[in-house]
Amino acid sequence: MEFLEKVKKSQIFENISEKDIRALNFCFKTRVLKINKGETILNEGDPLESIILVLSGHLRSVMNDYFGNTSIIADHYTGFAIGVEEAFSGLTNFQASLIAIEDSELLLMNKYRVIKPCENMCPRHITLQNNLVKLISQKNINLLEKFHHITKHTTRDKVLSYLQSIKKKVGSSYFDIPFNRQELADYLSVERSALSNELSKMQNDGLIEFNKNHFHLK
Amino acid sequence: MEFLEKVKKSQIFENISEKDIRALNFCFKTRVLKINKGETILNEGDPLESIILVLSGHLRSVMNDYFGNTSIIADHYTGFAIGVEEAFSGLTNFQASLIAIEDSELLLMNKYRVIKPCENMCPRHITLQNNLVKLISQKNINLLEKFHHITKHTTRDKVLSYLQSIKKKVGSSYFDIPFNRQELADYLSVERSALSNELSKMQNDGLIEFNKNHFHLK
DNA sequence: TAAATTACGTTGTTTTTACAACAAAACGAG
DNA sequence: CTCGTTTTGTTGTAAAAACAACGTAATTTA
Repeated sequence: MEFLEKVKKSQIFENISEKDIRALNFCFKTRVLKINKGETILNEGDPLESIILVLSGHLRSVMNDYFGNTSIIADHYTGFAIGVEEAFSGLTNFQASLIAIEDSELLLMNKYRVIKPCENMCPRHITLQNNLVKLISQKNINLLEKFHHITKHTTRDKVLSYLQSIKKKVGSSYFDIPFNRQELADYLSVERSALSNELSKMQNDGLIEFNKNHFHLK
Repeated sequence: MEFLEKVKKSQIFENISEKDIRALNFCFKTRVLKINKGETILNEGDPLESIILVLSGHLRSVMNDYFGNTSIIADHYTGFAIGVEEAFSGLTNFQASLIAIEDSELLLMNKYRVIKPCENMCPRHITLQNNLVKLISQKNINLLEKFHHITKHTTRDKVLSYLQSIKKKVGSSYFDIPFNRQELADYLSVERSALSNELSKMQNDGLIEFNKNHFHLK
């Protein structure tokens, strides 16, 4: 189990001993999957029998409309879990498309084993359950934060809302954002050139300064 | 405890005996709060020490921007719980404003008692934890569904995406929607008159028929 | 029932966005 | 370094949305 170290560091196995993790891994029938950058792991509406733990790399949930517009829903980095909400709410199909932004290693767990723990509620299962609640809660908060941005009616307001949230998170007026232009446009559900245009106007108006992914919000 | 019947029917106390509910209610230091239609229970950013269970009535989470535009995030009906994600993710402030759409009765529970159950993990706490995971998961799925609608780039696409989801849920081309025009506009993050206008165009184009809240999606 | 209020559709104007097309800059692979 | 590819900014035009204003219908309340 070379991946055990990675599993130990993940949020959902926090406070669970190595011995118990081994036991749970057996119980959950886990298996490791390696995927390459650019690959699609799931398409919108695909059935999902597993809960996916990101051992390394970078995945992304996106939604596409029939004109090819992409919307970035969330990014999943090392230690994050995917498909937990679907598993617990009884939804059999994944709501978005799941793609690999970087080469990644995934740990797949049988979702039925995770949501229906063994009869004798052992402490490790309880701890896991606890970790899962926290994880889903966090995901929920992240989604809510995104609502703050994309419910705004103009591109400028969306951008300002987004940049202000990063500024607050980082604690400085100077920061890098984790998206390139196209990705930021997809995250805020606007058109790329319109976004570039608006960013330039905002710079002319003295609201911001930027260079590539580095921003200064005044 | 006249409200016990209502508590018993709520999702988060599912599969918990009346006796255990009484015990939990004591443990959680619950109290009942009655509020009138139109009242604001929480403003965006307010600290929230409680988990709120809707015993009766109808609440709504909204976000407002500085120009007074309102965005409807989610509706909370009888049996639903509010503030669970914030409690479990350690967020001390509520992300949205919480308003009463109808006269409502709320059960307030001390959030620390809920998230940090007594040392000896009694079965009722475990069941509650289980119910909470399901609840948050469901909320999460609901938010994701809303993303399908509001990430679309035009009002028409937003409306179609929304109506199709209702149609699918109801299982019929004829259905009522739970919003008036202003509310639908706020839910989809568009302007009311622009929405009315687009609905008329869609009717002229033969895509839909509607009368007040009753729609026929062809 | 009358009066007031709210909800809805409509229209015209202004602002904003999407879309397409292109040029410059940055980046990467050979 | 060079060539090809990707990213970004820019511009013009067409489409769409926001906004304001108003008339009418529906609903509420006195």
